[in-house]
Amino acid sequence: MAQISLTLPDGNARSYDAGITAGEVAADISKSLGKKAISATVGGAHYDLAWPIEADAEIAIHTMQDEEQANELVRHDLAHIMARAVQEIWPDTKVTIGPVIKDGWYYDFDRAEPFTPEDLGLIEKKMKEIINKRDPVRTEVWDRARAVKFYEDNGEPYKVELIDAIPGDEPLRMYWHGEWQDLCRGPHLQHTGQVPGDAFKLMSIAGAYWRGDSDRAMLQRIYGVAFTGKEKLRAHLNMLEEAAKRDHRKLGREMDLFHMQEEAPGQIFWHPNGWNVYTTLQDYMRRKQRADGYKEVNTPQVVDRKLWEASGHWDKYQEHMFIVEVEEEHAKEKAINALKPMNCPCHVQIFNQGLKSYRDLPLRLAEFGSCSRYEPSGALHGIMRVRGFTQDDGHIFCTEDQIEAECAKFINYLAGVYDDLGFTNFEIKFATRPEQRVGSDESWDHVEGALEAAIKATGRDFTLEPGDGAFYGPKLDFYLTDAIGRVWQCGTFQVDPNLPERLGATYIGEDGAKHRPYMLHRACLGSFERFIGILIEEHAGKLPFWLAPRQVVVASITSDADDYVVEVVETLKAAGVRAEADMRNEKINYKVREHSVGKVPVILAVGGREVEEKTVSVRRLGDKQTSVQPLADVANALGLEATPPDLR
RNA sequence: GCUGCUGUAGCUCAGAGGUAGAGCACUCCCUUGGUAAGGGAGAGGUCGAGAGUUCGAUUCUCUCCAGCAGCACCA
Repeated sequence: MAQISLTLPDGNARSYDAGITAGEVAADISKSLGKKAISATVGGAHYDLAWPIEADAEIAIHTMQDEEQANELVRHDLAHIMARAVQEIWPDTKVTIGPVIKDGWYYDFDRAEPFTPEDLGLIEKKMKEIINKRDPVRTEVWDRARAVKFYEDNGEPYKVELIDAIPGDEPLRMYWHGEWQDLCRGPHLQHTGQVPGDAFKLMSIAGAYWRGDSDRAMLQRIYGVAFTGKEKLRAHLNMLEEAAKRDHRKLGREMDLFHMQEEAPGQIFWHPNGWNVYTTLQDYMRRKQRADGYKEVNTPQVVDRKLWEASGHWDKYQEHMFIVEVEEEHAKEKAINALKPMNCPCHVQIFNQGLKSYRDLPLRLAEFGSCSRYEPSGALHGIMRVRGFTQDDGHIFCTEDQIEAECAKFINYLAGVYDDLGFTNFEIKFATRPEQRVGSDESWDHVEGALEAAIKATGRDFTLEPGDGAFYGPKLDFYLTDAIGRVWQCGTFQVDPNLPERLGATYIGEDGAKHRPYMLHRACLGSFERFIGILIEEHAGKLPFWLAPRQVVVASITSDADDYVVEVVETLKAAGVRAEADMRNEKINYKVREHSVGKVPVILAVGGREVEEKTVSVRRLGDKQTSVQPLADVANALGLEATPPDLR
């Protein structure tokens, strides 16, 4: 029997017969480790304790204390236990796949009857029974033909299809939790009783397409969350509750920012408070982009289909466009227009007016461009995914050699804006050439190289998304996260040689000949709507003072202070602060509560003492403490705070 | 768009085959109260829209619309 050498984390090497399992190694190290072991990392791979080890490797034995591995195993075993429970309760259910995801797992089932919320309780109960049985987990490696036969005989067509989709011809790993069987890569725990029975919860039922393909069957997906202990589960559920309080739809109502109604799905009625945030942000962006070398433009909303045909959008996105037909009495044919779904073709029209010289490049055009897209009904989400929105759009016309510098310039611009708005963490994804594309490999090499060099020059991390670029060029996407961890694309930077080509954009080069410019599509916030949604959730409604729609409420404690309240409000307004008076016949407690719920950052209470001393009692949102300060000082300080960061 | 769920007062929700209720918000009165809800009275609803079953529908059935969760989509 061949010998292999296994190196432990402490550097010690041990010699074993090839084919020994990690479970046996753990038991050999110590009896207690043998009992506590749940899995191992062998040569960098996560190993089941029952798998044989055939070659020299570094090995680390894991116990429930190793959060990462323990969570993976617990969640993965729960996926199997849940599938078993479902099939025990409803034997006609077909199983498909059940992977581990962030905080838990899901499993997709095919069953004629829909699962109900009450069913979740039944399934949970059955799962706990299975856990209490401490059924052994067993694994074997089968050849394909045997596995296919097995699933055909058991009436599990999805499993047969999965096997067909696994490339190559290697044998397959089979797992049993008790008598219940599943095709699975593993690893798993050793028996069902190792799963903490009080640290998981089934969360929701939803539809999901088989293999993520909308042309195929709709399955029923059950989501669960699981942790290694019940305290961690509780903390997670708590976090979700807190996150729900930050939902921009809820805060939008509480702060009286906007509303939506069914006559205009996916479009926003901005209330005075919300529009104040919007315009304050827009004014800020206008100054920022002007300072960064952009020229602001504005283009039409309703544009003849001819332009969309020329740009290629009519062909590809017609069903996502709002079509406007105009029938004029004397017209030979009725005009068919579309509300613009994007601004780029219009910007090319501006570029195309008059001859452009290489001396004009890079030409940076910016527009707060209102766009309308007929998004699928199921995609709509508060103000984050809407049908009517305004991009902080911009297009840079430049030469190939200017791309890298423009990209670096844009990333710095974006980082500065995000920083001012309270986001220091954002994710950059670099999407490169897809299979279906236009342009030469040489040109792709050059452009991708330019983007990569530009990001690297900023020293920021990025993740590579190979094949995710647009058909015409690579792109960078910038992502922010909402209250419950959903990730939203905000900024973008895309290199496009295609649209200038289609719409005939040219410039006169140094050589006197016409050349084709590159077009860089870029947006920093993405859309004001989505960005404000994220801003609300990120700050839990406590917007930075300069952005807060209602900055200060001056509240009287007794009506004797009313005149002074007016004086304080006027003083603050003169200092550039959005201040309002609250002289209602209500107790100060009541006023403080109401304006706190409304997320007003500063409440100034004034009563007899303040009138006497020309002071105000300052209370900041979220603080329990108040402090009495001279009015002049407070007006000064708040005036500064009310100034947008780029003007301080 | 797909699967499932939901739709009752401005908001949060209760209710039942015999034409509707609470709390908060709103209006008025009393109260002048020192930092997250003082007291009283009043007003407010085509029970998402349409059709069907029924003596009678807001309640049951169907269709549509919108919202929520997830999937698919996101130029």
